[in-house]
Amino acid sequence: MARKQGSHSDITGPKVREAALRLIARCGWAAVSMRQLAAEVGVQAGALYNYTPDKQTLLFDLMRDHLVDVIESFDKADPKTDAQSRLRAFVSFHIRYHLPRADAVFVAYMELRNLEPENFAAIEKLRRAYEDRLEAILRQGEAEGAFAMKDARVATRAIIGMLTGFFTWYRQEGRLPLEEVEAIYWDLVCNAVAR
Amino acid sequence: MARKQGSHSDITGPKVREAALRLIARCGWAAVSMRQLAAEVGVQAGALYNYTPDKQTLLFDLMRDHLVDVIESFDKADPKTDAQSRLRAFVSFHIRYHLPRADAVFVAYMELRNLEPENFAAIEKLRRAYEDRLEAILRQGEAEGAFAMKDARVATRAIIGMLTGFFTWYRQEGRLPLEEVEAIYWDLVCNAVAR
DNA sequence: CATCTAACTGAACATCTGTTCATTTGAAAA
DNA sequence: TTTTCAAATGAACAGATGTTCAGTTAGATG
Repeated sequence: MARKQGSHSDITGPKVREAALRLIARCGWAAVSMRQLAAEVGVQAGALYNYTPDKQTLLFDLMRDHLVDVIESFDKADPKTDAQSRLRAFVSFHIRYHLPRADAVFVAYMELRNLEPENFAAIEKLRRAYEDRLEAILRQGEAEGAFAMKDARVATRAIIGMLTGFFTWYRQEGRLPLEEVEAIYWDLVCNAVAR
Repeated sequence: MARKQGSHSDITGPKVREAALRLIARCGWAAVSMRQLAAEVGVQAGALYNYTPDKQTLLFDLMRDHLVDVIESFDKADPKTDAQSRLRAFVSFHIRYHLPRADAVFVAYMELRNLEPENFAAIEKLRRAYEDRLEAILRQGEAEGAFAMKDARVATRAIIGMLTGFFTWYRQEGRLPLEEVEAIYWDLVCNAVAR
């Protein structure tokens, strides 16, 4: 039997990506076999090759699509006013955008070493582009006299690390509601760089 | 041929652990085969089973030994005086202790999902024990009136995340010497929690 | 209705996987 | 020198791996 009812490319394609994100985030790319992934989708392994040329490209596409989305979404969320407001927006965006995409965040951070060199370079470029947004905000803040720090580039990395670590421990059903955790992180970030 | 010249358990054992840390950090535990590891050590795959009962236990032992070392070493480095001095010592220790052990840090951080449940629980307990050291310092600082933050537990995680992110980008040959980067991080941490 | 073709199956491919174990080796102890 | 045995080898196991492809199916098209 082939092509079950309602099973088209438009349905199976997204299913493949979702299942891949879920499984790779949980088990790691190397530990997930194409047969496992196929079973999760509900097809045979061979059918996956209608949706990706190979396993490596599947990983790369997942990471690239995620990062491109992150950057585009932030550029829309960026108020582009004073540095303080922009930094506040960045912290809020980073937490709120990534939270419902925890699998993609996990994959994009943890699977870098499984990318072939040219794919790695492309992903690093995108990651750097996102970091550069934050760095630009910090530098604007320095210019405005609102922020003071020893080194904007290192501060950028420190803040990104701090915000990203968030996803390794936050659980919806935990002690604190999201609004509160967001406020706590904003407090820490703001104090760290404020003049 | 067996037992090459100068090849004893005391030599091969450490070699296995070093090679395992190096390979797992670079490629991921799931992606490293016992034959690859054996080749790196310079023995056949079967010989590895003189040093570990199985691949899973090898991973667990590497992570546990690392974390036990971290905790013991910090307890020695902790001045146990005022919170400000202790926090300064924590930041310095975290950066300086982990830097020459980048492979172990990477493995202990990235391979959690490849641990079987009971092993995972044991490692999480150790990680938590380390984080608790920092939390205790922050709470002492609050009690002394030296620090002020909205939530000590969240601040603990934020600071750990910030400091650990350091190892994902710092390179010995980079723009800034270690002393300077350490000072920058201290500045950020200190401002984030200072009253 | 018959036809077309995107989407899928299932078998096959060579190679790799973790682990076991009877066997061999050679440095140190007697 | 002979004995001993820790520390290796290398073959074998059953099953998994990514990927290919000729063949099958069923929904859309004419």
